[in-house]
Amino acid sequence: MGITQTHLFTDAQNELANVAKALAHPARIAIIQYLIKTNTCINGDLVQELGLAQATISQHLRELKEIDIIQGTIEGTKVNYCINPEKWNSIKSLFLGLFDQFNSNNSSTCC
Amino acid sequence: MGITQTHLFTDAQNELANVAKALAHPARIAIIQYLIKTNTCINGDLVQELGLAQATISQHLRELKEIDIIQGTIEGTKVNYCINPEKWNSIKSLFLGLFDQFNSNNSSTCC
DNA sequence: TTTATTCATCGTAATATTGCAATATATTAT
DNA sequence: ATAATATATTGCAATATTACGATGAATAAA
Repeated sequence: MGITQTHLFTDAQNELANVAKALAHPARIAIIQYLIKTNTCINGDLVQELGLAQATISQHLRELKEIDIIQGTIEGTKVNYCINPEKWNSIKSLFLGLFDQFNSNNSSTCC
Repeated sequence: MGITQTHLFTDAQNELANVAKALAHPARIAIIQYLIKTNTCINGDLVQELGLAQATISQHLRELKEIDIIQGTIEGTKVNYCINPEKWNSIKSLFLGLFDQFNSNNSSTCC
């Protein structure tokens, strides 16, 4: 019926899926990489850089802010965005936790 | 207008977003983790394990197969699914490549 | 050949996402 | 107070995703 049955899964599975969803758009990857490169930037910079409309960039920023991987601080009429280092590391650990569950040396017993 | 503007982004950005999208559902995370635990399983096992309909599981398996993170080998009426170790490692590297772009020691210059 | 088993695909309904114009809000400059 | 600047929000259309029943295809067992 079109609605994800989150109750069937663990909190960890739902959280990992949620973070993956936030990364599941090239504009949001591009925003993150631009933030890494420039350390901080404003909405308008991203409109210039990516070529999407202001409203669209704002929406993508909101989704990234929602999982707390970026943060924004108001400065006059502008909002400076940057990576949230603590959350960045915790999300990194979340993915490493998944990737390290599989031992590729075991590949002999694969199908 | 509702269609992702992939032409605005690099191949690497589109690919990373694509892989993230495949991981962006708790059922697919659960399938991957079950495959890691059991090494190999069939569609029916996952129907039992996850409590989603057979057609739904089949669809999720297809999406995982599409990015090649799992593979299926036919055995009679059954299909044995397992992790693709090579692709697993390349996807792991893809994410590490993103996560290592950000140096969290630099957090002093954050916004 | 008939029946059972297993899985993929099709069709459909419900819901979510993407993108943008228009508008609202809030601060700064004149 | 007015105008300019920067961003968020709203509303809408197009598209994508999620979920499942029903059906089809392919193999195995009777």
